[in-house]
Amino acid sequence: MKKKSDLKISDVAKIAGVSPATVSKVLNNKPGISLRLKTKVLKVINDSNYQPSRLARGLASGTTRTMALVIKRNHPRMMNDPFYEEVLHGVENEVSSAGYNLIYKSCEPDENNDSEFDWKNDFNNLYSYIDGIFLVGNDIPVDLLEEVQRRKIPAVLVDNSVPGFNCIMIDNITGSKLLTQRLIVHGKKRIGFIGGDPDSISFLERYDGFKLGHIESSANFSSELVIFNKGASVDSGYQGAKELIKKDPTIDAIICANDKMAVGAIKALGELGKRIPEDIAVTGFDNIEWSEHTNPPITTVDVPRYLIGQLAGKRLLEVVANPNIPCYRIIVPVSLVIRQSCGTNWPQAAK
Amino acid sequence: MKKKSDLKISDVAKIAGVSPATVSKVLNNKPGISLRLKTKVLKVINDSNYQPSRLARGLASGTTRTMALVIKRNHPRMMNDPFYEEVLHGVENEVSSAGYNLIYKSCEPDENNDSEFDWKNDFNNLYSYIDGIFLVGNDIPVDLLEEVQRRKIPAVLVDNSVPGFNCIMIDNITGSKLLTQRLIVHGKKRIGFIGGDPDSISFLERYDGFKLGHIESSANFSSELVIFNKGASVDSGYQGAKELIKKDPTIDAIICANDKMAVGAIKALGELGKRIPEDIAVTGFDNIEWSEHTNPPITTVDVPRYLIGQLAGKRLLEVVANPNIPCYRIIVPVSLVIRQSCGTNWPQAAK
DNA sequence: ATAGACATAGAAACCGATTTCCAAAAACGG
DNA sequence: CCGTTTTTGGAAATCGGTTTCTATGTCTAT
Repeated sequence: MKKKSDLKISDVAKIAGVSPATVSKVLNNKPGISLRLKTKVLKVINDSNYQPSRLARGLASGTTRTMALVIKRNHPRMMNDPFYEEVLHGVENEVSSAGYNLIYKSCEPDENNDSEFDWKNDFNNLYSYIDGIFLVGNDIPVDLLEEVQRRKIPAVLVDNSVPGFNCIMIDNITGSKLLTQRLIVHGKKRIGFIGGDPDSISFLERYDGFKLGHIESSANFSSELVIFNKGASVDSGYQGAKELIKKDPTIDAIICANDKMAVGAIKALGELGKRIPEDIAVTGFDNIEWSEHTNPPITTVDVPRYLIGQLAGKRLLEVVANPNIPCYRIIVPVSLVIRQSCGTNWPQAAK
Repeated sequence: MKKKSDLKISDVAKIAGVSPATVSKVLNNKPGISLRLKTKVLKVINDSNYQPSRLARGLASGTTRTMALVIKRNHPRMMNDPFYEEVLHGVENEVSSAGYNLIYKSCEPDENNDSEFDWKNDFNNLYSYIDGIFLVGNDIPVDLLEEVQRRKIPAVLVDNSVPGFNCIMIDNITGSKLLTQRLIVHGKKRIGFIGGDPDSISFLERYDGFKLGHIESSANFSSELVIFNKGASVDSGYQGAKELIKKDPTIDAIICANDKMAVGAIKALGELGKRIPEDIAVTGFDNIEWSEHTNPPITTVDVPRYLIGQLAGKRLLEVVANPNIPCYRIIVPVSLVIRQSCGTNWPQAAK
């Protein structure tokens, strides 16, 4: 079952009339080779289109030039939110241009009992294979985090925040705060909040921003108008909005923790005969493509997903190159996207 | 820079009191080991939590237990269509449970001249690393295809169809044909078609289905009502619909080659004062989540994306295990999803 | 009891690189 | 011109497995 590689280092050495050791040193820019030999060897390498075997290289040097990106998936159908897809793309681009390969891996502890063992086994397989790991999302299993830390695998968490790890986070708080303040400044008195899944760090931070927005605008904030329900889907928003209106028909704005829930909320409010934004303002978060095409288009917060991936990539490369640098969190700024769902006629807020 | 692996095969051998060769044979289920020794060695392996190094294994055996999945990306922001994300997930699940790792790789020849060399170099790096490759989408560069074939790397094309390769394709023709016939049966006389990007094999097949639907229903089909424009976005549909109405105001249905264009078409028609479906029926293709929440919800064709990924995974595993089996195309069936945008009151078509 | 067939375990070569370390050559200084 | 230091190139060990091939030990048949 041997795969015959076109050319190996000893062949190149023979052609160039030098030893394999010399070729290796040239390949890796190691000192101690005269310019004369170096150019000679380089010429042979170029002419022969030689590619060193990553496997052999990894085995000998202890570094694989490969990273892994892990996402937890709960169901066969992925979340339609393209968030992680763009992050993935950003990460891949970044590590790829540094000469690394990226292994994509999903961990999804099924409901059956024995499967947990399965994915752990899977990961044991992985560890000997990678130089670093991206852990994406805030639902990465704790035991995976511990394992990574125990094995001292360079790691970067994306869209998650855990002490002791390098993290890339969105500035959820500021985004949500700005949104809230903007609504308050423009006269909204009773603002509801639909938060989605309370297990999500991002959603909780968006809730924090909601509270801060009230406080900094010296508005009183009542936690009665806050709903956290399972999921973060269109339906969560739909149900949430109906519930809020039932609780308090005088509500004049709803902040949703993501755009999909805003879509659902708009649908529900439409059915209840409310006009948006005249009767009720609605906002979202994430700026997915969809939010631009609803009726009315949704005011939301843009999240630079691709950039997040790039930053995560850069960061992990740094950590791999220097495993002992202290870790920190990177908070990526977001920006408001004002559309009609919160009232068009308002002046654009200063940035 | 050595990574000290917790345990190596020689350690296991020493503990078990056998030779490394024996341990290797046990690991790989090779014949010629007595049951007594086998169980003894297995016990040591389990107790010690030993994991063989993939690198060393790959180097010695010539098989890496790693596959690559390649997608071409044209811009930093990915297509929001979650199509490929779900396919990716299906593929990963399938190969992962067979013990393979999956490398995710995007190839995007930038506009600058030297970059083409860059990605080719990237791929040279890859070839020595993988047992097989998935090529996803119909815009994979021809020279990449040729390179893969020349090197005899086991490959499966997804959502693409090229002679000489194993392919997984959606049954675009049937889906589009059923949609067309349904419209005709229910009295639509002048049906327009918005086709998106004519470089896409999928879109061309959907157009073929559109033509076949007319022919098999003995309706006359006029190519004047067919528009192919660059892109396949909401805006393509928007522009396309306006153009079609301008060409022929009596048009009574528009078939869009995907859901996003249908969203755009609905928007345009709304602006023109047309009622959907009373004045004009609109249909899409793909059944993205969005299509369920438009007003009216879009009649479309469901594409089993996750399944496609799984099938691709299975197929490549087969090919890797037996490189000389003849190649063929797999056509994955699709199903109509009838919603209001084509008229609710119609009876559901037989499947 | 013994020759021949067969099953089993391990020694050693190998996969394709990197890295250490030593010897030869070149450069240098007086 | 010779001894000393510095450069330079390569031989050999190594990374952690797999695989071949041989030397045993075991089993059967006569």
